[in-house]
This record gives sequence, structure tokens and C-alpha cells, in this order.
Amino acid sequence: MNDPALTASSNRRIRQNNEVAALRALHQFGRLTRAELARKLRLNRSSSGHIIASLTADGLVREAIEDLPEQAGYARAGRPGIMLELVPDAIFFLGVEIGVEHISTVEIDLGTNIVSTNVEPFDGPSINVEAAVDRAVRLALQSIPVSKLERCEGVGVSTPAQMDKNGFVHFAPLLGWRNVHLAKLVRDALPIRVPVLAENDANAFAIGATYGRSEVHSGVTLFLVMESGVGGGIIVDGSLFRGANGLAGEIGHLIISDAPGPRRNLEQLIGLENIMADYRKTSALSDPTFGNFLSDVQNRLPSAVSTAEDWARALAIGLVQTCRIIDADKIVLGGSVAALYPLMAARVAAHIHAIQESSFPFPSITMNDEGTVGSAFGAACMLHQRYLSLQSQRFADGTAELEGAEEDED
Amino acid sequence: MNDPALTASSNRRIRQNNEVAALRALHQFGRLTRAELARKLRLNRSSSGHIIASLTADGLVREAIEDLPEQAGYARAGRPGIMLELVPDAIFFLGVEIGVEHISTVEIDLGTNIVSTNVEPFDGPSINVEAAVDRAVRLALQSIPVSKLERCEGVGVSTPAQMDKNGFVHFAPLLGWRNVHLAKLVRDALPIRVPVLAENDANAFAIGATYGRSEVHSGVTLFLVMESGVGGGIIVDGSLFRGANGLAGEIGHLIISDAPGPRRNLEQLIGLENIMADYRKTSALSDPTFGNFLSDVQNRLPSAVSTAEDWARALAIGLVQTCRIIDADKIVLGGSVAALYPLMAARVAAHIHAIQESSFPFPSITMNDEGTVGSAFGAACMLHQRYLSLQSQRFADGTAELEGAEEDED
DNA sequence: TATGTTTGTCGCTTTATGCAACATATTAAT
DNA sequence: ATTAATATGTTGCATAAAGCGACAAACATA
Repeated sequence: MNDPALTASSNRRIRQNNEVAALRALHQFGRLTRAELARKLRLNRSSSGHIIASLTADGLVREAIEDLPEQAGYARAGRPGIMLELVPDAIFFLGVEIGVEHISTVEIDLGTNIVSTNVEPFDGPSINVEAAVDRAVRLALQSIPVSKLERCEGVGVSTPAQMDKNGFVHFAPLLGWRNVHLAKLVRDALPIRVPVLAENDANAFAIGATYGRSEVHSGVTLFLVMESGVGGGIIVDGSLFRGANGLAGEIGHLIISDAPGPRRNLEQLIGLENIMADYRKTSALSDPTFGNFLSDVQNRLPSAVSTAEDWARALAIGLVQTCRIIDADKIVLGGSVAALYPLMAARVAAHIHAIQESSFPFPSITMNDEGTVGSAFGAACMLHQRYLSLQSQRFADGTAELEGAEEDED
Repeated sequence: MNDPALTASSNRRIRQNNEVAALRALHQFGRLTRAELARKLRLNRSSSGHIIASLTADGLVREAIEDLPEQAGYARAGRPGIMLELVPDAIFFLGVEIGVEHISTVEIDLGTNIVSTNVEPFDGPSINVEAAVDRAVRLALQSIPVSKLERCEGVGVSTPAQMDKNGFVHFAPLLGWRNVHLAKLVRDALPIRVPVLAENDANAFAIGATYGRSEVHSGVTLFLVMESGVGGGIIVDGSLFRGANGLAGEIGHLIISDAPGPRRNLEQLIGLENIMADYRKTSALSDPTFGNFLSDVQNRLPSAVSTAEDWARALAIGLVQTCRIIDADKIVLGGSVAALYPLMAARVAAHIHAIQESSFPFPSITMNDEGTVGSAFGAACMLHQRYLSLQSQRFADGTAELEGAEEDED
């Protein structure tokens, strides 16, 4: 390809474009009639009919059986249309998360419903890449019957690593990997030849949390995942903003150098480790958990509250700094530490207002309520998204390569 | 429009798409033959010919007269193709910058060459919006003969203000504006009915500096404009990243709270005012200029070097913090203060490496060498960019609205 | 001079959409 | 109950644009 978005669309390309548009519309709205679809896509009703016929022949769309009562509230005049819907189990996608302490896998269908999940403990640092990939693939496939395998249309991998968009890992400090082509390894380990994408776990998490059937939020959403480490991802107008090296949104490395002494970054201040280290100093319990800490905060134990207060302050600074740069209008907190936020929301807001010039708009802060399998789900969504795009394997001309890199110049 | 990128491509749309692709290719590469164009656009030669015929009929493209020697270095076998080029003066665009101390305007042609410029002193804060717009429009049009006016295809406005993408200004602290529809005011003040876009001056500057005939840099570029104030813009894969409120990249408001005492932001530390305030304390001159400061630094005068050292350190911190979040791979420094950078590049780099974990990639830092009219040029480029897109007025169906907002839901 | 190579054009085919018309299914009105 | 009104889905035909193959033209090389 010479230049992105410079390539012309051929005659066949039109239909492909319209087919994916139809699939996306059906995914987003759940059920539509041919006429509704035509209006949404600004097509003629007859064209809409043709496209649906083609998708139905491929087994991706069907006419819905009118069993459910429908939102039959208002019955307008005229012949009622026939509801169309995606065929959920027409195809499926797999998502795999290779974490530090566990491997988890998800199977989602064409409607992005979670069909099944698997989790397995894992000791990342002690296992090399090939073995990790092998275990991950095995876990993902264990509940898939062989006959179903051919309906798999993609596998996504997420892992705590810095990688480029081709799935080549430059560095994974927590796992000890360096310069491994993760996507290629997974591709080779699979018994089927399907598209494989890999992404940083925080980025995948962000995708999973925003990629739903709800309408795309056009704006900038900052996603924060707070565990031992603090990761982040940025979603712009519904799609991931990777940055030049896939590191965009990794705000855990922000320097919050307010305190005297050695420079500390945000991760060290708001991560689980710091909280628990502080808490252990004062807790009466011998081996206190984060849950203990939360209830102590709720019960207003001064020492716990003080720790939480420091946390709130550091979080506020981190968020303000970040929003100065990316101008987000929505912040979503995730990860186990996020549970502390509801207790401290007022304090965080107070700090933000203290730091911030009042004339600046500040984003709303919400919690990631959907208890999905997180990162693995997001990785699977990436392939769902790809399938509902022009890069879909359905349109492979034979000329298109599946494997390698894509950038070439003449 | 229901959803971005959900609208279907009709038959006519395909041609429009190919026409703009051809125009963009000609703009980027300057001269191409029909066959070369066909290869770049992955079209058939005959299709390429048809598209060129259509564009030629519209007066936008012509066959170049082979006067200039051509890069005739290598003559390959076969019939030589006929070089095609954009007709520069087929149409033109205007860019207007309403600054704090001056108004400047630019006229650019279809090849994004600057045709003419006008600058006029101006006292922003003392004049209300309507009067400012009136003066700006008058200045922009003063050198355009009436007969030429109909070939104008768009006007861009840039001003130091926070505005949404429709050109509605929420707040312009330096000019004292609040909640004015700048784009609409300009539209109404013009004697012609053309598309009008407005953008923050730093953002416009960033667009102007990256929007050239050079190939699009796919990656993340951070643009810094250092004058009295410090503004910034972020370009992602060749197009502006505005953020939710048009404030993305405004890193002047980053908090660099390292020093004890009141919290200071980046603008206060690396802006012209701070440098000169420091310099005045020690300079022997009665009314020292920034130029004096630069030569003192070059001559290694300790006090000046010390001020510059502080500047370098603050800049390094600001850049590292920003790149942690947006993961830029290229930083471009602009504005008058940027002249200090070449003298301090080594110190900045040293600070960056001291702060930064070594495993992180860090972007290259360059200067904005092209001494363009900056912000006004960028504003004009926005309309050039728009013209070379599917939103171009050339494709107006009559149904498409030119004026108001665009977002509506059914 | 002959041959090979690349370009631009022309006619024909293919494909997908748009348009108009029509039968169909439902609601509202008489 | 019957009729009018309205919206849907389908069908046949027109249109638009790209692809394909072929051919003359223009140039380099042997």
C-alpha cells in the first residue's frame, strides 16, 4: 500500500463496504428491518435487500423469529418490516490474556456475547515465550470441538508488554520477554490459519470496555487499570490511540515529584503495592488484605484514611496532568484498586478543583462496572472489530497477505 | 448522519473518492503520469485516464508543459508518459489569524503555495469579536480582485481560544471572548458563501507545519509553540488530534511542581516572560532583548547560562511527562523561544536521559525551520485538506448543508 | 531497421446501486 | 366491513464506474 486512505475503491469494494456497514449497524442496534437499514446506511431499499440477501446466504444474518414481544409500544401504520439479526453462532473469536499470574481465555460470538471463559494459574516470569504461547493456545482451544474450529475467525492476544501494531513485542519487563514476535508465535501455534492480533493488556482492556453494542462515544476516554502496576489506554472516537510505540496512556510512569526525596512515579503512588505497604505499617492484622483496607477506610480509621487520602491526592494530580495533555472528556477506572475510588470520590474531586483552573472543563469519572474478563475479552473484540471492517478475511482476494507486515514502498 | 463511517458508499461516491485520491496524490507527489497514478491508486490505467479527464474538465488538473528539464536522470524504455499537475491557480483558500497583537492573513493556492500575505497590527483585547472579524475579513480580501473571489473555496480562522470543532469559541482568555460562534461570524461577514473552519492557533500552527507535500508522517508528532505563552498541538498520522474540547496538546498548563513554593506550570517556566524576567535581573543592559540573551548564552555568560539551564530542565521534564502519555515519536519546537534550543540541545538531552528509564524510546526533537506565516497558513491548509476530501464542496448534492452543525439523530 | 517496453485510449463486460412500479401487510377512517 | 392511507419487500430496468483486453503511439536498445 502506498498511502493509507489513498487507495481507490474498486467496483467490488463498494459491496464489501456496504456489507460491513450493514453488519456493523446490526451489531450496534441489535435488530433492524431492511427498510430501517436502508435509511441508516443511506441506501435504497432495494440495495439494502440485495445486501441482506447476500449476508443471509453467507449465514451471517437471519430473519428473527418474532417470539419476543418486541418494543411493540407504538404500532405505526403500514406494513411491518421483518426484523433481521446477526446469527450469533455463525462465527466466533478467541481472546487470550497472558498475564503475570494467570492465563485467561474468552470465546465471543458474532454478537460479542461471551460464550465461555477459562482461567488457569500461571507463573509468567518462570516460563519462556514459546511455552507460554503453547499453554495459552491449548487453554483457549480446550473447550472448542474440532468441528467448530473452522468457524473461528480470529484470535487476539493481550499481555503486559510494549509491542508494535504488528504484534512484535519489544519489551515485556514483567515477563522477561524482549524482541519476540508474539503474534507470529501464536499464529504458528494455532491449528488453524486465522488472523491474529496482539495488544498491550491495558489497551486491550480499554477496547473491551468501550467496544459494545452501545453507540460509539465520540470523544476521548482515558482508561486506567490499577493493580500492582498501573496501566492505561486511550480511546478516541471509539478506537484505540496507540501512540507511536503502543505506549500511549501508560500514565503509571508519570512523575509525581511533589514530595521531597527520590522521584516517584504515579504507579508507585497509587498502585496496590504502595497502598498495602502503607497499610501494613498500621494495621492490627497480621496479614491484611486490600479488602481489610477498604473496610477500614469505610469505618474511618484514621491511619487508613490517611493512606487513602494520599492515594486520592496522587490520583488527582495524575488525572489532571494527563487531561491537560490529551483533553479527555471521560475517565474510566478499572482494576481492583478502583474499588477505593467510590469511597474517596469527593476527596479526589476536591483535589482536582484545587489544582485545576476553574475555567477548564474536567471529564467525568466513572467506574468500569462491566465485570468482563477484561483484557482477554478486549483482545477478542479487536478481531470482531476487524471482521466487521474491510480488512475482514471474508474479502481476501488471495492476493492479500495474512501473515507478515503490511508496509511496503515501491 | 447517523454514525460516522457507517454510511454506505454509493456508486457516485466511488468516483468522488477516486477523484480526491487523485488530487491528493498529485498534491503529494507534484507530478505524475496517468500510469503512475493508476499504480499508486491501484486502479486500472483506463480508469485513471477517465478520472483525469474529469478533473481536467473541471480545470483542476492539466498536462504539464515539459519545459523544465525533469529529473530526466534515468530514461527507461517505453513510451514516456505525459506529466500531470494540479492547476495551482484554479482555486484558492484564505487563512486568517486573529492574534493578540496582530491580524495576519494568507492566500494559498491549490498547490498550497503561499500567494500573498498581509499583516496588520491589532489590539485584540480592546476590540470586540464582531469588529475583529470585520477587520480580519477586510484584510484578507483587500488584495483579492472581485473577479477572482468566486474561485475561493474556503476560509480558515485561527485564534488563541478554546473552541469546539464547529468553530464555536467557549473561551478566549487573551481576547476576552466567551461563547461566540466565531466560524459563523466569519461566514456571515464574508461576501461569498464558502466553507469556514476555525481552530485554535497552536493547533492550526501544527497543521500548517505538517501539512505539506511531503509524505504523511504516520506516527505521533508533538508540536510546541513557545512565545510568551506556550501552546501545543498533536498530530496523529497526519491529522490533528483535538481532544474532547480542542485542548489536546496544551502542555503549557502542565504542572512542573518540582521547586518548593507555589505551584508553577510549564508555561511559567519555559515561556518568554520567565526567561526575560530572569535575564533582566542580571543583564548589564537597560532594556535587554531575547536576542541579547541568546548571545549571552552563546558566550557562556554564567548568569545567562544558568537561566538557560533552568529552561532546559523544565523543558525536558515537560517533554518527558507528555511523551509518557501520548507516546510521540517526533517533537517539533516552534515560536521565538525555540531559538534557544540549539544552544541547549545537549543539556536537554542529558536531562531527558536522567529522568527517563533507559528502555523507553524517546522521540527526536527538531526545530520548525519552515518560516511560514504559521497559524494563518495552517488555517488555510485546513480548508485545502477539506477540499481534497469527500466533504469537498465540489460534491455538494444540494442536500448537504454548509452552515450549521452536523450532528443529528433520528 | 527491427524489437521490446511502456503509455494512453477505446470498446466491451461486469457489478452494484438507484429508480419506479407493484403486490403485501398493517393501521386508521368511514 | 369496507375503504383509504402508509410503509415494506421485491422485481425489472437504467445508470454509473471500474476492470479487461486490445491497439496504436512513442521511446530505448540492439
